[in-house]
Amino acid sequence: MDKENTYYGVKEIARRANVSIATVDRVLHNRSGVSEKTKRKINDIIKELDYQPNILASRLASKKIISLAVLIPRVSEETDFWEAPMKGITRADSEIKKYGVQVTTFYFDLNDPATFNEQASAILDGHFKGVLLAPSFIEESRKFVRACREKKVPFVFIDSDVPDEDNLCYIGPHLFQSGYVGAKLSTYRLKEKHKVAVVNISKETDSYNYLQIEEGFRSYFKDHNLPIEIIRIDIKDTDSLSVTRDLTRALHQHDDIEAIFVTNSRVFSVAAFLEKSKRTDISLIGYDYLKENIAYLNKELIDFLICHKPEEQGYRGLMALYQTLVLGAPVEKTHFMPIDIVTKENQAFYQN
Amino acid sequence: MDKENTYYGVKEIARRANVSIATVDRVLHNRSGVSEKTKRKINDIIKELDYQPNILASRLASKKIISLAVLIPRVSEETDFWEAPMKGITRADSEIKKYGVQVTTFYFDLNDPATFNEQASAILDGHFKGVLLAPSFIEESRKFVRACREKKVPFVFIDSDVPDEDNLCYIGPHLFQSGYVGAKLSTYRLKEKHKVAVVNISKETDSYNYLQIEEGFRSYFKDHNLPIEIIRIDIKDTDSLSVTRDLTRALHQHDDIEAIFVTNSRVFSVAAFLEKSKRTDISLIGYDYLKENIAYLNKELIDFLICHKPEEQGYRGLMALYQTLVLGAPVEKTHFMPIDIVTKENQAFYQN
DNA sequence: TATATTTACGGGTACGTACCCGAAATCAAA
DNA sequence: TTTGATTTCGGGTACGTACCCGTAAATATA
Repeated sequence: MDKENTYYGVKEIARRANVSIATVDRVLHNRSGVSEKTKRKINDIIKELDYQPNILASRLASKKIISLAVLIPRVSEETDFWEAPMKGITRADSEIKKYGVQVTTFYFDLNDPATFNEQASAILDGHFKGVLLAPSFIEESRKFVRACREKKVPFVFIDSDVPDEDNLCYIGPHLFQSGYVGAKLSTYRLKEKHKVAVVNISKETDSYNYLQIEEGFRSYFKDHNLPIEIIRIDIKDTDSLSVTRDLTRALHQHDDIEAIFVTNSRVFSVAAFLEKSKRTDISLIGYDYLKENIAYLNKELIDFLICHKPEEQGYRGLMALYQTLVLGAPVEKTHFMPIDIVTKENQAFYQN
Repeated sequence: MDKENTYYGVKEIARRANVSIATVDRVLHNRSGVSEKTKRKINDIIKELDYQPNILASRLASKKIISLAVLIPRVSEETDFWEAPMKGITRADSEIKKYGVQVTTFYFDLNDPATFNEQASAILDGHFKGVLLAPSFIEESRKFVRACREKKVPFVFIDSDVPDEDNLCYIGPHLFQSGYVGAKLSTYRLKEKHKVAVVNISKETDSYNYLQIEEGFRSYFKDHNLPIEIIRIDIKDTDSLSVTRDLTRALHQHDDIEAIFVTNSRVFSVAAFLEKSKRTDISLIGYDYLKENIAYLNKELIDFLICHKPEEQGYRGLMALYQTLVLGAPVEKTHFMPIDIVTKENQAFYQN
């Protein structure tokens, strides 16, 4: 019932090389103060024994902290969506800080890519060992993570993915499938007119994020041979005035729209518009368990909300970094979150 | 750059309770030798401080080994599929044995549920801390894992899932989707006759496993409105004579079958039959990167093989147990493996 | 050659927990 | 009261690695 003793550690290496443990340690961390000759001898023994350090002991003895950076949008008046991932991040932080992990969070403004760049370069300056980020701005994120890669700093994406970057992992929704689900829900109250709108309220109109969702959305109708016209509405300014203006125009142009699918959490602003303009006949589907959204869900202005467990995204994102950097354990490259459907009826029980 | 000291460990508990570390330790592991009074005092402080043990230090100091059991099919002459998961299991074992994990593997005969039961009860007798199993026989597995749950022994499924059991996680294919992919590949050479066969060569004809795959298979044709007749062929005996007999009869009855989809790795026996009976006109799709299957793939008797990274299943299955039991880190409940498509052209480069 | 400086290395302690061993305190039996 | 058994507890070491500090040896400078 006891551990076997076939494991060779620094002690055995030191014994074989006729040196002290301290010298072996110097070689292992290539610190100075070892002659070339003994260094070579020790390295040979390390290779011969295929020495694998005991990470548990290593972390325990180390006084160094592993500092991680988090780069996510600031909670703004417009949306408090990022409160949830932040909660998960905080929970993970409190769990792993006793193992020498320190988390610093940097916030950017979703309406201003420049703030993303500022914070990103701040992260690059403060030498962090790992980065968790929401790649809300694709090109800016690409630039940033390439710099990370050059510094050999692993990075994790949450909320949305950036394809073909060498990220440690992605934790978030399968965007295409999420759009697909959104489409199915959009047909829920469809009668005869057969027009649905897909609304993108965002500064970044052609983000990979959005394109994936829209593609999934359209695929549903194609796969099911539904002869439905899909109206795409882009709203570049996120304030409620712009939303009202653009939606008024669009609904004027297409007065027979039966359902609106909003591709992100700003569905509440569409709901507000529908409420004011008394268009409760239009079915509304959108994203995320925000207070405003839930309010409109309860008022039956929103029919369905799709949620991707944002708290868990934050939690698992940090834990993924912890697992590689501290525990040395492998991590799945992709963690797709559930695509949860929240309605007026089940919302009270939802675990965000 | 140094660890902060806000962490309260056993030392602090001991100090506050005016006892020694050893006594605190006794309470933590509810060993005997502590009076009720001090036990209560210590427990109060533990609760007050919300003490979380340092798992790294705990594992390092502990002389106890954590023994895990693995229950998978024996590599038989019929199929060497389980060599791959075994390789992954061995790899994981060699990585984690230095942290006090010991793995014992139990093998059962895929043709004999009784051997499963024997091995299962052997596992229940030898008190293991975690179990990794391939639930090839559903009902037998159900019985087994319920016994595990009662003993509070976590268990992990690989290769196929058993729904609604309280498993730590499942690591394997999305069976429905895998059948769906199989269906798509079955249409690859389809001409006009529009008949495909789905062949299940297994003792366990109605396994959850198989039903899921078949459901996915059928869904593809339904989703794409393909007016294709699907012939279901059950072959209960896995020897080549039975396969030949049953297939001969089936092909006689349906002489216009254009494609055959075999729902498991025994596709080579169908390939052998097609070769003998010179029916190279029939498209053949099946599972798993076995030597025999690859040979028939190269002979162009098999068109496609679908693979689910069996080696990784074994590896990740064990690592999942390691992560919960040793590292105390959370584990995703479901790890869907890739549904890889292997052809004659790409097989040489496939990473099983 | 004497002294200062640098290089190379070993001793030893710490990390937080587990657990062995011995000893004091309490209790039971005589 | 004495002896023995039992309960209750503390000291101290070990796990494998990191790293501080001191020192002998090698080298440089006078």
